[in-house]
Amino acid sequence: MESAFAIVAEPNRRAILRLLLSSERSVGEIERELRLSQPSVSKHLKVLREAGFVGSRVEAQRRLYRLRPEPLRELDAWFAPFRRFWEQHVDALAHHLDRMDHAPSRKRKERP
Amino acid sequence: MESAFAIVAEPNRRAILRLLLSSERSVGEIERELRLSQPSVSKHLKVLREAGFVGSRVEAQRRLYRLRPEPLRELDAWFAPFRRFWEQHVDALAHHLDRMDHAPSRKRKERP
DNA sequence: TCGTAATATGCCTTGACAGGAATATGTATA
DNA sequence: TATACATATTCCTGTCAAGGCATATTACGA
Repeated sequence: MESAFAIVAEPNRRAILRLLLSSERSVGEIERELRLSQPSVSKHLKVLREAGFVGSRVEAQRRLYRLRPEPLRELDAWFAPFRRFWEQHVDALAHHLDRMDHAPSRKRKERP
Repeated sequence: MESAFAIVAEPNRRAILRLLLSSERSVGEIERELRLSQPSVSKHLKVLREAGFVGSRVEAQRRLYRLRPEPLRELDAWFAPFRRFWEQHVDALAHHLDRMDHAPSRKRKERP
């Protein structure tokens, strides 16, 4: 499982990440909330852990998993150039619609 | 190949998308710039096309492929909540470093 | 119309990975 | 220590997708 992209390509792993967004959880909690088998959850967590997406701490017999930001940031960084690309497209679309309305645009881009 | 995530999980497809970011290209151009076999390029383009990542137009015997914004936007939207998450973490890190800066400390590792 | 360039498709093999069941490891409580 | 709970790991199997090679399709030029 080389790339971070391959890791978030798996739907159940994405679901786990979304869960952990709100708060840390134990394996059993993830298992119940996502209705997955326990081995499946453990395996996905292993993949996520080894790729740095999650970290864990031990509390009694449980292991509490929490989100870690770095790999997701890396993924997001890949999107940055594309974001610029489609923002142009949004602008072009907005202009087009404006012209079809032949009304002056009210909504303008914010200027910092 | 259901999800948009699975589609960008493939390295060569990501390379193709990056290429198309600068300008539209023919299959042959992609083939040469990425040093892929022609069937491989055609197959990847088919996947990308069917998922809406690229569009094509015909020019003489060539097909020029160009980027389409929608699916990438959708992917990016998935990241939005996580972006908020790690932005908090960046802030926390910044604060932490600030405090280390202002606190009297004898030995300190150099910090970029 | 024939030949040629550009691209698409089909078939096959191979490898990777997710899921299930059973089991192992580890940890707390009686 | 024995037992029950929580999590991890192993083995097996089915599926699916990528790549190579050959071939089909399409469009152009002479």
